Amino acid sequence: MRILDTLSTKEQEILAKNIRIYLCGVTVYDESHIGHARTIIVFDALRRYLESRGCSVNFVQNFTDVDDKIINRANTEGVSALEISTRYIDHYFEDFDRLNIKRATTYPKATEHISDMIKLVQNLVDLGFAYVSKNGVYYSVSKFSEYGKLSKKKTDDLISGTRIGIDETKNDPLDFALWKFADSEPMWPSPWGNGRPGWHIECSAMSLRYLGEEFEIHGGGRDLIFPHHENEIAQSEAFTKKPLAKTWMHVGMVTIGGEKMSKSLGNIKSVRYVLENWGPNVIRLFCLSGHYSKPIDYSEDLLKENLIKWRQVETAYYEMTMADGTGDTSEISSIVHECGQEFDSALENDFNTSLAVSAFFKLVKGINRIAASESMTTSIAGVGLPEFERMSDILGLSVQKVTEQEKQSITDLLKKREALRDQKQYQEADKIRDQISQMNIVLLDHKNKTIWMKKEKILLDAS
RNA sequence: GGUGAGGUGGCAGAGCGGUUAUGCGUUCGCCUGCAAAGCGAAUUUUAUAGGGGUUCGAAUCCCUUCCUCACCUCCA
Repeated sequence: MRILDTLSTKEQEILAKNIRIYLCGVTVYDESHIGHARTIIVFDALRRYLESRGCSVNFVQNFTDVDDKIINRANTEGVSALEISTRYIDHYFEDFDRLNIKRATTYPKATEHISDMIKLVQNLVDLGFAYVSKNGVYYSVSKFSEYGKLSKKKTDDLISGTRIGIDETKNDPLDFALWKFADSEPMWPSPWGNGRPGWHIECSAMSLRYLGEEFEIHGGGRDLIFPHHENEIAQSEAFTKKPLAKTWMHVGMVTIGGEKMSKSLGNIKSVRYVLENWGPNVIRLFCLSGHYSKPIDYSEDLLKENLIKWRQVETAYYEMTMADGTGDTSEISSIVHECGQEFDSALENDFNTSLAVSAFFKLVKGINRIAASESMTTSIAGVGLPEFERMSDILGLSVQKVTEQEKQSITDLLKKREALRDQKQYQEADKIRDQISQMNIVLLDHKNKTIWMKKEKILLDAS
């Protein structure tokens, strides 16, 4: 497949069978929001797609668990930084498991790799790329001639554009901290004095440990291009003398009312909140319905639109699983063939999930069209369902399934309803339908049979 | 001020030199005892920010004007 590489601004062919991916995760000082979710959903889908093509994926996603914001929050609450980071890592897994994110191969934490970082900093000092100053150890940007290559910035422009007060303890305003001296917890001893790691060094150290040199894909939100990824490149490449990653992939921002969603602007929608109201599948559809590199604007209207689409997916699934009889499969075969090709070629071409999702919906519509014409059969479902499931697995969508027990009681109730309908006792029959709907089961009467579907309960469905 | 990405029908969103993207919405039908579920048809004035240009042909390439967003500080 081809991915547009941020560094070269050209499409890179991803050919390897073993793919190593490093995704910059979250700083665990508060609830995750829908912007974090988008990046993670995109990479989850990418990973699922690569695996479906037979690749083996080593997926590493870090947790930044030492940071000023964590410490501030700990101080405010009067608890330890560890308590804060542990709490939000727990919350992270609760939220993202619900979002049907496959667990990464490894979730390294910064605090568990302090010695790796110290070694890397020592190497950078030894190589002359870093120096010890009054407040810590700094990376000397001027020593790395390629600085700015990822974010397309010239160091002169960066200096003139500096918006914060110049730190006199640094040799150069562009230099950034590798190790910051500190005399309160959390802190660790180092050859230069007690302190804490700078933000960027963790990713250089941990990607090297878990993925080695020059791995296939490095990703994150677009807002990480500068300074975070630029600094990672400076650190890692000064040390290894090799490209940090073969391909850089950056996910666009989630905006709200056209403005970036962020804590500082106070316009965030937490993953918890959105999950509570819309459920995981609607969120995934929403996040995958545009190209990953472009921004998407959060709105309840758009979520609502995706909910309507999600209902069609659920219907298609149950129409197929509840089919019987045999029949001509030529129509479904050509739909499957066409949509399957469109789906794959969309993803091959810079992971265009927007097009892939629309191909998936062509399949869904096709299935529902056949069902509506009273010609869905087991043989047709036998052709449609595998492709339907292949696509939903890649997109990470998951229709609610029923337990055997539920199935039994639904079947019993349906028999009663059928009997009542035969006797034209519709009021009584509708009572049973209401009773069934309490179990989130929706009935669909076909000419000769009744289909039932377990639909995801979605809070804002009625609104 | 610098850098980057964009401006497509009521809305969302692909295409990136020549064929209806697609979806949602809306209207009218169909199916149904009814329906919370679906299906069909129609619909978006020349849909491609404005103005030039290249071309037999441009939403797609070039120039230009305007606008939006992001990054340049922590940020997914």
